[in-house]
Amino acid sequence: MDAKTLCLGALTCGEASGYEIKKMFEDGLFNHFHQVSFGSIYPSLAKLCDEDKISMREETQEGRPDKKVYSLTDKGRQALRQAMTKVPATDKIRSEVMVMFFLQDFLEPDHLREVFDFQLENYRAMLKKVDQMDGTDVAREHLFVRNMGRTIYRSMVEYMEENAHMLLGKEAKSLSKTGTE
Amino acid sequence: MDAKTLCLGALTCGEASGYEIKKMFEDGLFNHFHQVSFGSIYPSLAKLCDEDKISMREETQEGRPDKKVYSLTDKGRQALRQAMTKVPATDKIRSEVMVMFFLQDFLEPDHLREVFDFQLENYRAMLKKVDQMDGTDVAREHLFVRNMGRTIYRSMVEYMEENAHMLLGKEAKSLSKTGTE
DNA sequence: CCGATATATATCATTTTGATATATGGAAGG
DNA sequence: CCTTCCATATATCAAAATGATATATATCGG
Repeated sequence: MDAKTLCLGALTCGEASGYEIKKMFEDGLFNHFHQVSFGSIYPSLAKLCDEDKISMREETQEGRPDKKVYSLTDKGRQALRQAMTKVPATDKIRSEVMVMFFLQDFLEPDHLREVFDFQLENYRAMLKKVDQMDGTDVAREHLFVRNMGRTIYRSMVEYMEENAHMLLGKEAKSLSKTGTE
Repeated sequence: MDAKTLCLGALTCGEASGYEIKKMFEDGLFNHFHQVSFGSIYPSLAKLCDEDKISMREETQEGRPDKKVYSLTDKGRQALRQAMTKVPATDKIRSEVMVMFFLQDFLEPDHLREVFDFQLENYRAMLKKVDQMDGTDVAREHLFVRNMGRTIYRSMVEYMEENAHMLLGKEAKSLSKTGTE
């Protein structure tokens, strides 16, 4: 799925700037199911504008830089519908932390624990974030994905809490559990 | 984490060819926690050889093409240890299927069901694969990662089976459930 | 007043992907 | 028997994406 399609997809939620689209992928509605970088977003938006798949409006703001607000056109909606007819690629995960766990014997014990805590804290934060955008502000059609994210994060937190001892030794469990509340 | 580090990491499990390293990331020990393509692997192996971090031995085979078998050197093990001191990047997921579920209103209902079945079947296959490489052939230091993978796949299959109706309508649940056994 | 952080856009070298080429042998199928 | 497909195996490369950096403004804390 190319960056252009992802931008079109993000704009189905309403008009947005490039910066706001990035935020959607970071901690907004897409919530970590896909990534795009600024280096992809800005050129994509320019190209989509050329192709009349989105329209642009410049918004002058006080106290912060002006922004370019983009919105889907009918042609863009049609292009998105077309892109959605494809067979999706299989999921791709890139987890450096998992690679490090896999190669645990090549890490200093202290660093392994740091990495473990970093990851667990990360999952807890994500879970919290998903839980917070509750009820009313999540559209009906996004609930399935939202809850799926919640399920992943919850089972990861549970797994890591229950199996910390496998990586860090027996006394580690109680330590990592203290961070729960 | 660059392709060179990933190749070094793969070779900690024993000598392997570029082709075999690819397979490790596809359905072997790394089991979908990270990806690398041939386009990254072969140049990486060449560079690592230049740097004396791995050594190469050509193996002539009958009935199939010759292969170049690589193994870690002490210098390579040291380089890997060095790479492991870094702070890992946060996990990155790229799921086209999740994007499609998110944009469900832009898919034909039949195609949405196809994509759903494709994904559920995928997760079931992965779960089966992880379950099959059981006990003896998984090293102690890889169990944590193996079981974490199992946990993810299991909760994803469960979630999708239980919530199929959210995406596909009420009568869909029984249909997707028939594929379980 | 200085540094850090957030908003906002843009560019670009480096890396990665995904496709393709090449080659061999076995299995399936017509 | 012949063709097509698949698995093994290496290699290359155009196109795409990333990650870093530059630029600019405003706020907040120390």
